[in-house]
Amino acid sequence: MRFSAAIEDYVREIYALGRDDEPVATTALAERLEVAPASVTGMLKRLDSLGLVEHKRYEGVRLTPIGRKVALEVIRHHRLIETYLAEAMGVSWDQVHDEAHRLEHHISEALEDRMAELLGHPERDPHGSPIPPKDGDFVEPTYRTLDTATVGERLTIREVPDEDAERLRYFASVGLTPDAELEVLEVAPFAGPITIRVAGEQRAIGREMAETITVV
Amino acid sequence: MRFSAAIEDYVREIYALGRDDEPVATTALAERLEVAPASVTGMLKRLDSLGLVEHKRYEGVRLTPIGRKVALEVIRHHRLIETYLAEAMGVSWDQVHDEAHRLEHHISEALEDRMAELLGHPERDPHGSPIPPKDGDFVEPTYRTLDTATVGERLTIREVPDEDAERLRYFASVGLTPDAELEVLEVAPFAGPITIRVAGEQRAIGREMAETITVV
DNA sequence: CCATAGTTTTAGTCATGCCTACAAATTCTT
DNA sequence: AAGAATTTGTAGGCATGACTAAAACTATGG
Repeated sequence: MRFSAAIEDYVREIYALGRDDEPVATTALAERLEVAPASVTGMLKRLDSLGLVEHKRYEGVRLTPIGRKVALEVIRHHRLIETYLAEAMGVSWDQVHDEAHRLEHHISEALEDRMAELLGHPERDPHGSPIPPKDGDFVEPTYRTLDTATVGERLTIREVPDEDAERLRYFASVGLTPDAELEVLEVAPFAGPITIRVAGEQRAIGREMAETITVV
Repeated sequence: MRFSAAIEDYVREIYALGRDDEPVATTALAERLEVAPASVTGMLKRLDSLGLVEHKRYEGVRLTPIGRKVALEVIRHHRLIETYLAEAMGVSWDQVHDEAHRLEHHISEALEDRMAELLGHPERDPHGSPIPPKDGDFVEPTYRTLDTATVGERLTIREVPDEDAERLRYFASVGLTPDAELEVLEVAPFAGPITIRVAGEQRAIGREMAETITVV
């Protein structure tokens, strides 16, 4: 079944926000999608009638198994396209997100398969996020985030967030890329910065930014 | 300036149908776009107010210079994507049209440039059609069609139509591809078939099909 | 238990892009 | 030149997906 780009975006965000198995709030969705809350309510009604979500008035929304499947397909499209753009076309990693976001809704299954084949069926995208397999069963692993680190730990970066191009250019410039290894030198109190050594250099990372980086 | 997919499709078809510098009829557009004539009238009003076309009631429609520029951009997108899919990704030539048609409206200028670069700035797409250059000036050459051939001529195929996948598979199977050379063996009267030798084999081509193949 | 803050839904509007039904204009035929 | 046939336009509708304004609900503190 094919859905509109808007529907696919809603379902993807509901999936992303509902990872903790809690129902997703209308306002949270509205913020992430940058639309008015009233618009979200309207769309949730449609999604419900399409069988993609279960929406209980004033309580929030949850994906149905079908909605979950659609979400994973969209995410697979997105991450495969990002990977293809970066690996096969040499597009820099701070630009692939926007491009993938536009193309993901309009690529055929056949072309997606071809891309996966050409890439050797990659398991992670340029930002370290896992690419869901074509058949349904997939549990997105959840990792610690860098802000939970304690002094002396040696960690490996798993994922960095892919949405913000400027932030990605910064990450690249200081060597904060997936699989990079780092050592925690100092953790300032009161939600202060975390000082790490990465690629031989010492860097101070703000707490908020550290929360967006997952490590293992 | 970015326009909607629908607008880009209209402008492209107006360009294609208006190649002879005649104004384009509403009904002709409706047929090509597979929408109702009344829908075309409505859209032509919008295109006119956007400055893309000049629409005179009951007389037809013509692209403005801006409309022409938009049309050429869309065609460039389409043909570059087709070429990329075929050359770089190994997608068979009967499938590239549909895929390109969906993607052409959602690709960024930057990615288009990257594709052109990776392909070495190709001049023709897999079906032999010229790819308009990035800057405006471009006069699409018009060639003879195969149905004008006379017995004994030796011709080279320029372009085959890209829309119909089944027809393309047939063309490929008998060696009717761009730059293929052929010899005209017989031209049956009363709009009958044309018999040619191509790739060492003798083939009879219906007149209607011959009209869609350009040669030089 | 009630006032209030914050969240969510309802109601009404708008633009896009398509449709059908029918009316008007133009062109073709005789 | 009149009537027929074709083309084109107008009017009114519908689905999608967004908006604002205002009402309704939930949660919380006093």
